[in-house]
Amino acid sequence: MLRVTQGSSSDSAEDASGDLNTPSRVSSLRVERTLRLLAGFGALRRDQLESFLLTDATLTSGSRRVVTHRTLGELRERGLIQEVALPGRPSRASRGYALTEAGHRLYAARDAAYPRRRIRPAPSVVLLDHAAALAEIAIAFRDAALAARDIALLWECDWEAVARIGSTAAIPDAFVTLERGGWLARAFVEADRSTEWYSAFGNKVRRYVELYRADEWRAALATWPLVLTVTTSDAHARSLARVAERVARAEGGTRIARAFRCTSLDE
DNA sequence: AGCGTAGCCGAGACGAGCAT
DNA sequence: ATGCTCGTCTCGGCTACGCT
Repeated sequence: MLRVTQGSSSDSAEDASGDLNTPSRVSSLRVERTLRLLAGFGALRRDQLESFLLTDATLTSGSRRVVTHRTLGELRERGLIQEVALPGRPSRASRGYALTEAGHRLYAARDAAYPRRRIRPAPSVVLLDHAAALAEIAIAFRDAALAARDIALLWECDWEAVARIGSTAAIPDAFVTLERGGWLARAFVEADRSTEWYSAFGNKVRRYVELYRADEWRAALATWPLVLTVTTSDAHARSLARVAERVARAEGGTRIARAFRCTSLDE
């Protein structure tokens, strides 16, 4: 989904092919990447998409905007994406983009692991808000890895994470792998918009404990990853941390309780 | 409430670079 | 020479915001 390799700032190259290889006035690679990003995150704002697509491009801000817009226009012309209104701020900046049903189907045709439940005409408001938040977290990880220069980052979306751990006991929003000089860190990532009841968050913690106990993850992961919940404020992060600690300790013991970490994007 | 200003967005025009 | 792709510049429309 998103990759930063050590010593470089470019994302992994992906071959453009199939239906997206028809002649167009924009790079088919960017069209392909946009389709994949929208499939992975569910929806993105234009500025987020621009950040993903043009990580290392030495373009002026105006050119980046135009290039991104052309890519979106290309996909819109083909009926693969739709404009959606992101909840919260009633302004032009709150516009987002998501796949249409045709876009979902095209992507599903080239990624066998893509969940069929994702194929729907329009995303829900809750999904859109959550998608934008998750993209912010991914961009923060990406920027931190680029700034460090010696950190390799691999960001996998939810269905990629499920495929990796071989269980649906808990479905993380994303799975992130960080590598620096032989040191490896992995984490399940959960995006929290401070709209979730603590009881619902507690249930989520229980599902992770259940996943931990089921042992299926051991085939793919030598050690249990962190479970990192990223929320909107430090105060809410502290509250969630208390809930996670209490629930995980009660249901799974001290060892698993230590794996739960909560933070905010401000940190 | 009405007005002016700043900033953002989408779109079109244009030119540079490249392949044929 | 021609056509194509891509980056830059610019303009009109729109919204947010501050001031009166």
